[in-house]
Amino acid sequence: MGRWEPDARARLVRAALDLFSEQGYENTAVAQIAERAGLTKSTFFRHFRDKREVLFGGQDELAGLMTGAIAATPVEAGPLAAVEAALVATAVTFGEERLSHGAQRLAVIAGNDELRERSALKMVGFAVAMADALKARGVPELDAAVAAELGILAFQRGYDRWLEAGGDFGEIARRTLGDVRAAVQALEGGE
Amino acid sequence: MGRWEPDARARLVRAALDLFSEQGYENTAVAQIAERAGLTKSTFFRHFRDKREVLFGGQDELAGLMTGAIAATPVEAGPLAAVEAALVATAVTFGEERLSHGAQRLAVIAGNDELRERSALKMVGFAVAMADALKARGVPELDAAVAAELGILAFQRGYDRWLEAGGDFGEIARRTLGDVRAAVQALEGGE
DNA sequence: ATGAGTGATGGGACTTGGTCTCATCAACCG
DNA sequence: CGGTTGATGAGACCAAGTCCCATCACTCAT
Repeated sequence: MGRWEPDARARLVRAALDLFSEQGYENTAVAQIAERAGLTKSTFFRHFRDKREVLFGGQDELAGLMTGAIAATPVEAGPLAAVEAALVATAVTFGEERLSHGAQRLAVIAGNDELRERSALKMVGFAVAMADALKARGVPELDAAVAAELGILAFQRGYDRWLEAGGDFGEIARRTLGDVRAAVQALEGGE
Repeated sequence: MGRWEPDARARLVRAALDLFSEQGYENTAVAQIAERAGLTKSTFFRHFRDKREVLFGGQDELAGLMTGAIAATPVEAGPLAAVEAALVATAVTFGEERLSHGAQRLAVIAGNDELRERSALKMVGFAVAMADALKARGVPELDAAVAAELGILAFQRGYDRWLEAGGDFGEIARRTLGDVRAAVQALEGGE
């Protein structure tokens, strides 16, 4: 496998993130990102499906961790326990370097509709993956969908908390899912 | 307000839907849609922000109906009752002509990633709108988010049911939300 | 009526995202 | 040392989306 400067992909991500922060997403051309990374437009699109995707790498890996954890949880534990295991399983990818870039990345996404759109699709993807994994364990369809949706809600809020405070993502996710479950109880109890 | 052939916007929607069904979304150029509608590319983009949006018109109106219904529900009724009112309130827009085009529209969306993306964003928009309306009534933040998310889940599933079976959308939505609530109970009860 | 104003449309130049094809060049292998 | 492989460069090409200006239909005041 021939290679000149290593980590072309990582260099593209870094260049994109910096340029987006400096000048905004829409004011940055793909050719410019490639240039800063010492590459060309052709190479950019060989590494990423489109301009948005440079900010969403590694999300397939997350989905795999989630479904793997659900499959590995004993069936007796119940759907929400499996979902909790799924969230905790993703913690291995939440290291120091992700923490430092995460806030920058989230700010860029928040400022652009195209990116919020892509983000929403990724979350739907997670929810579908978890729901499918639950159904494979015999969880009824609707129950699986509800559990997965609550899990994604906790995942997103846990991620926000983690970006602000740092620490162990697994622990934060567990606690946030607990908060969500408490909110569900409050909803049904209060009527 | 000068006008030649009336309903330019509606003609564009119809032309787009037909062409997307015939040849697929990605094989259809905006110029082609405009041509079939007796208009030009310029005019298309004057009516729709982008190519995707031609399939998602009127969704702002839906959000308005939802938030209006939530605001009009007595606070004592509780968040989920308000969400139910929000779903029922959208029923006024689910008439015969929407039923006939709905399945066609949904098939087109399902077959294309860009469109699934846009759809996901619209659903997030509904959820945020409902959650904000609930918070304005004093519902705690997380409770509002959970209630809104469950409502959107019911809305989507109810919409699918309605497309298959027809009938009164309000009634279907009410029933579907009931199913979701039962699933929530099963999740928490079964552990 | 007639002419000015208004709002919707046409038309075309232009930028950029994204695809495709072909040439190139570094490393590896026999 | 020559051939293969895999990543890259280069450039043509198409369609989405923006911009600007001309035009045409309709309205309204004089």
